[in-house]
Amino acid sequence: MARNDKREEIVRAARELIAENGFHGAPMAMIAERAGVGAGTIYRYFENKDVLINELYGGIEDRMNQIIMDGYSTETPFRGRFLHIGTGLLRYFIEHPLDFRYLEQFHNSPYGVAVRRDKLLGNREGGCNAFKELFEQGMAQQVLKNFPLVILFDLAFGPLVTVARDHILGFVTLDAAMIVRTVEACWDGIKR
Amino acid sequence: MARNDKREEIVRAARELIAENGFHGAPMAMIAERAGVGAGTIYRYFENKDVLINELYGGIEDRMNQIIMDGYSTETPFRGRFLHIGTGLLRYFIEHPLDFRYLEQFHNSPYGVAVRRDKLLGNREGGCNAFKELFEQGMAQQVLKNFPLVILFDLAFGPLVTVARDHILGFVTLDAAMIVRTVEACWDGIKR
DNA sequence: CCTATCGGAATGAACGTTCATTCTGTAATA
DNA sequence: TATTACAGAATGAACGTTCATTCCGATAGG
Repeated sequence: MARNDKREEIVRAARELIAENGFHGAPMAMIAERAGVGAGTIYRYFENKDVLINELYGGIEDRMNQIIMDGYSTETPFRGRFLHIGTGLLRYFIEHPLDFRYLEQFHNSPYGVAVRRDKLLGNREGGCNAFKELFEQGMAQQVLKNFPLVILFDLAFGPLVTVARDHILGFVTLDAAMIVRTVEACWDGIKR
Repeated sequence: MARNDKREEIVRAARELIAENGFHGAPMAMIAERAGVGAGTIYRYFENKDVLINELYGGIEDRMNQIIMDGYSTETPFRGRFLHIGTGLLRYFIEHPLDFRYLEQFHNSPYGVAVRRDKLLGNREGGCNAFKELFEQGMAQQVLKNFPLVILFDLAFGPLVTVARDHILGFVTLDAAMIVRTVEACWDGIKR
């Protein structure tokens, strides 16, 4: 196996296992086994488990942002822009349940809280600058309800995350139409 | 210390530690220490850690439902009823951050998913029968958007949970007025 | 009223297991 | 041959749980 293949296999195995079983259900030995490498080999590519976990997160975030932002134009009216981002996000979650599960694990852990804090304080480049811009402009132009930015985020994306989770857990099944209707409902929540 | 005091101390310590550090940051030895009892003593009151965790959850849920449902009347119009429940929930979260953190830990774990599944399948009495009734009636009377019940729940309460988390993490500060406005926005999301 | 006996509550050291990480000998590569 | 990469055994820390022992209040006997 080539050097890069090995690294990739480790990443893949770790992502799968953590998404399926959580951080504590994914011991390094198990990751190594699924990746088809020795336990010690992982440490040739990642300093320790924390580094591996954080790097995984970054990779998922990057890919997600790229897909969501594809075709996004600041020329579109607010509602259309919001629907673009919202449906893109929800679709991504549903089409990549492993990534979604991983992100949930990550956000509900000290790792994730730290990242979020950094983002809010501006110490870290957020992939969601587009949202921020959208919301700030929307409020300024009285299209959106006047709320602290954080609350607007929560109103808009809180339901999407929850809905995605329920879909992935099998509590409900979302088709393309239902995705759109759900995001439209979120828009109703934030629009003036 | 009387027998009941000891049990109560164990419950208190476990709730605090799990809320603060998660299930894996709250070893039995640490719980025992904070409760001021021996490690083995816990096992005189709870068969094992799982039982302790589930019993804690039940207690929190019961107290929460009691507070939220206080003053609730099925005579009130839909919007008023929703605001009652929504603001009650959000207030409870904010006033009992430890409980909120505990519930989050719980729901993002196999324990919580199992409970949720039971509730949806009707195998378990949900304290949220009031919500269910409210939403079903609301849809039947065309006051609410027509969605699968689960999605309606998510649209309504997803943002509340997210907002509460951000408040507790210090990312935003909600006063009484903001709580009401936030729940009103959730209503806008689900109303026709 | 004092002391001996008793039973369950409480204890914390010890156990077996699991984990992240390190170490070591071997194989591949140059 | 010298160097690097590797696998997997070894390591030690941390965990949930157990269990032989201690503690303590109640009761009985003198």
